[in-house]
Amino acid sequence: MRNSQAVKEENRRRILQAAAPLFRERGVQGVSVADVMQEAGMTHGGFYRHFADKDQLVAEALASSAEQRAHQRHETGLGQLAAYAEAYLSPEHRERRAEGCMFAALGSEIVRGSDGARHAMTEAMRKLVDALSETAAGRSAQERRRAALASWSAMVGALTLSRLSDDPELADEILDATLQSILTRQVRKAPPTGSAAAHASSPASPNSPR
Amino acid sequence: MRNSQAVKEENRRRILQAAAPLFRERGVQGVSVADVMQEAGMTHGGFYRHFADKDQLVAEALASSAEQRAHQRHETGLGQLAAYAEAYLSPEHRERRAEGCMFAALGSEIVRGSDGARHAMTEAMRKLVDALSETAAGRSAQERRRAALASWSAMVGALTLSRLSDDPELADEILDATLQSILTRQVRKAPPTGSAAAHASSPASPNSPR
DNA sequence: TGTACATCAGTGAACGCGCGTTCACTGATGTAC
DNA sequence: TGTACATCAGTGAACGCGCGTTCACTGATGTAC
Repeated sequence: MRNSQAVKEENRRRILQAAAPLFRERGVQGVSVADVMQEAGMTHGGFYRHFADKDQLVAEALASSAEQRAHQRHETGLGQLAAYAEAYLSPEHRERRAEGCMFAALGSEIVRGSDGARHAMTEAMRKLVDALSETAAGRSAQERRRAALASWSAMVGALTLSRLSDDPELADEILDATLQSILTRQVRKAPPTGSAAAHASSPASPNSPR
Repeated sequence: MRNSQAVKEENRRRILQAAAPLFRERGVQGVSVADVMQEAGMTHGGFYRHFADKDQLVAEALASSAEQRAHQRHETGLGQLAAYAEAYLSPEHRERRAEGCMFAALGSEIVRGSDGARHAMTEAMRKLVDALSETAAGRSAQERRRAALASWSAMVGALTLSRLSDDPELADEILDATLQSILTRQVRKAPPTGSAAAHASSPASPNSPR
């Protein structure tokens, strides 16, 4: 039962689409090739017509998922650092691992992963930091870039730690403190556009913005 | 060849001591029970005289390792937030995963781990945040706690991302930007003790302190 | 204090399972004429 | 446009390996008398 080339290409895309959320939800090592193929509506045997091995799937799934996110960010205006931080450091994002940030979901696992996976993550990182740098607060491009790097690192760390905590109160504290810290810094220095700061109406308030 | 109770207890300690660095270096899933037992100088069969299963080993190894670190911090003065951040966000710490922070090394993996492992991490987190809160900058205890939470989240995120990057330049940028951001905040608000701020001689400098 | 016996810490072989990967097979697709 | 044949996408069984865990065994240790 050979399929046409168009169907094959479509199936490949389905495999990649199925893989990324599974990896984020259960980890790369927690998801088998058979799991991914089943989620894509096929059996595991055909996998190797598309990919040389699991490592290649991981690298391509991460890269393709990151590319889609970049497009979404561009369209929904979540490239704005303050708005991005608010969405990122929300309990909703914490709860929805499968649809969430791949750095928080897979960071420490991919550090020990294949070169391809690390490279895909690095390139995604680069693009995201570049995008956030444009709306970060700071007088020079270098200052904005440093603010974007520091703020984003804080987001990834806070989300990971918030998910790790089995105490819901501490988990919320982590998100709140980090969001407040980022918003405060964003507002103190004049951002290049006014729209980002508009989200942080009272950044010094001890209550977390939701 | 039964061993005495004293030897048994000593062996148990050796197993825990061997496990923690291995887990940090290669991940929990990347280390087998046999690996740990070999590192401790025994064969794998005796493992179950000490632990019910691998999950229990993981939880206990993380808890015991965290406790040791807490003692070290207390003695070396690394409970000071600024000094802690400088050591934490150094290339040396990035390179030495086995001896480094367990949150950066295992964070995203333990999120999906056993309840025991998550609980051990949570308790370690709580103690570390409490310690850092004492020397964080801020006018009130709440402000200092929020500063400690935000700064520490940033450290964990930055170290993870720095390790993830296959581009050494980007990896260094992440550490530098995050360290500068933390030190700046520490100095802007007067810290409760002068010793912590003394480390940040010129926090606004674009060069990273080493 | 000495003796007899039960206990049990550690050994190393073995079990069972899941996973990544391979392979023979099928039949639709693409192509050469 | 039609026909004959080679290709190859996907199937599902099978392979081989590593891992967590179990188990029979050994002999030193602890204990009851």
